[in-house]
Amino acid sequence: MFTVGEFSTLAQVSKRLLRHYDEIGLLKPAHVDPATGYRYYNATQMAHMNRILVLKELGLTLDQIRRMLSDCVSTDEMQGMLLLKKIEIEQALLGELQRIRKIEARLQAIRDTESDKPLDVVIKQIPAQSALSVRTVFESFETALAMHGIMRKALPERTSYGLCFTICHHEDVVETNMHLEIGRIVKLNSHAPVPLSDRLQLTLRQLPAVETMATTIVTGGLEVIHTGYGQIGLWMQANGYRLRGNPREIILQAAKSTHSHDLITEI
Amino acid sequence: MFTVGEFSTLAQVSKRLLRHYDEIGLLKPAHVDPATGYRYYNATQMAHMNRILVLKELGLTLDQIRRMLSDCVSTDEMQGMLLLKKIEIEQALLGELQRIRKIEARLQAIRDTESDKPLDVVIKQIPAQSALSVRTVFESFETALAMHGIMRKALPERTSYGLCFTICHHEDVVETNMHLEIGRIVKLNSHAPVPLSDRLQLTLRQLPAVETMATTIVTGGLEVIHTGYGQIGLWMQANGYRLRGNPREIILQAAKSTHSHDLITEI
DNA sequence: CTTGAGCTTACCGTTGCGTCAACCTTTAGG
DNA sequence: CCTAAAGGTTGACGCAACGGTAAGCTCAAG
Repeated sequence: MFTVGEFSTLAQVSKRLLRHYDEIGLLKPAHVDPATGYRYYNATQMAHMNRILVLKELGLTLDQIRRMLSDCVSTDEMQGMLLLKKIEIEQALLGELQRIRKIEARLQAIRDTESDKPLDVVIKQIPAQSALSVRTVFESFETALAMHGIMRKALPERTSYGLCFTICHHEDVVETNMHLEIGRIVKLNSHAPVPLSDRLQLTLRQLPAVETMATTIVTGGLEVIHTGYGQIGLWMQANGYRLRGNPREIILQAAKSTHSHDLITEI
Repeated sequence: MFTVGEFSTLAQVSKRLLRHYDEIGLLKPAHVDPATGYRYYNATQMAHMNRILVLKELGLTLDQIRRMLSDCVSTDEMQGMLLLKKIEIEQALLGELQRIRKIEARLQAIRDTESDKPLDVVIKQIPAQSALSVRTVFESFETALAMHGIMRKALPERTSYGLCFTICHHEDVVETNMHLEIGRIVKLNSHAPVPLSDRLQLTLRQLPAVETMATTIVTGGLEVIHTGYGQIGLWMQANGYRLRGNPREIILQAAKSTHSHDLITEI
């Protein structure tokens, strides 16, 4: 019989760990003096301890180890658990590889954009949303921006009206004749059309959900929005994504003076 | 300005996370109503949040992220931290690879030793120890075992006398003419020689420390000890270790009837 | 008998939030 | 105007696997 100290030096583990394993029922001492509470271990516990240490090294949690040891699991179950664990570790491994690639991409981005901080691209899931929107062709960015102002005035200030957005429906990058959809997210499920001019009116429609949307935030006027697109393009290239669906711009903070606004660009 | 709920849906994070980041000072809301305690975020915080999310994906801890954002760290420092992180992840990755190999080895071991449970081999560091020992040549395992009994009788029962051990000094695997050292670990630094017979006596010596020792536990009589050696051999082969130094056997539980005892075998 | 080493219980800290619980505020609708 | 529902707030506990520390009890040697 060994005391905790002896056992811990023999097994090369801390006494604290032995007490912990006793507490959680993973390795209970062979005998506990009821008067003093002293723990005493015997030689067979040493073998038990070794098994625990080995399984721990394999990456199993203490809970899994306890189940493997307490229930007399068959070798088949044992193999199943180990195979499962192996797959789990392989997944984690792939994740680490991803992270390394991302770090390298970020380092490269820092080197590229020396003074400027790199834009942060994050992927999100966008649920389906209701929106009041109008879809037409614009001559320039400025007219599109003006349409935002018109729309904002046409709708009263209500909490049920959310953020304003722009969706690009044109295929190529163009500077004129842009096929855009401009609108505002609403929380309601029904809404009468809102006239904006003699030709145009906002109508309710469902924005489809997007399972994977790369987003970044651009701060500044119209002239810097394209840098956001550029960043997202680079990011997609670096991380192996492809374009699928229409880019969206959501205006988080409206322009104070027909200039300088922050927006999220989503693709 | 957005409330926590709005901000959380926009950023695709939980409200709890926002509160947490506020608590730890990682992302404080732009404004907190002093009367109600309500938090309000603005659009620039959204950019801040995105940066946090990106750095989190890179594997940085929240503490590291806070330091990166609060202190206006230079791009050089930033790069340094990222490089450090990358190395760290690479280390972890190697560890995972090791684990996968170990799991595979274990699976193989299970398949090999169908009914029997595989022996658990763990690596330990052994510190230098004092020991009373005698070194000589034995004809058989039985005579060596008898020597253990003689030694045990020659020494009084004291707590300063520790476990009994055997060190194999012969080079090859032999069944006779074994060059063994038999002794007992002691906690003292000085001890007079103890005569065992007219020819032999126990003398104090230092057992050198071993930085890497593969150990396993064998339960049973003399006839199964060699299986332990076999297991350790297989294990070394599977995990890429090489023999360096003399094998040691430490008797954790003495034989009750000149048979059936548990021992740790160390190499 | 004393003294020091060794043992005990018990509680806090770590990391990054998820999950209640109890209790206020705001907003929309009747 | 009132009320209910939705949304906000501050705690507090829990998770995994122990490390570290403090106050107090036991044991073995001199």
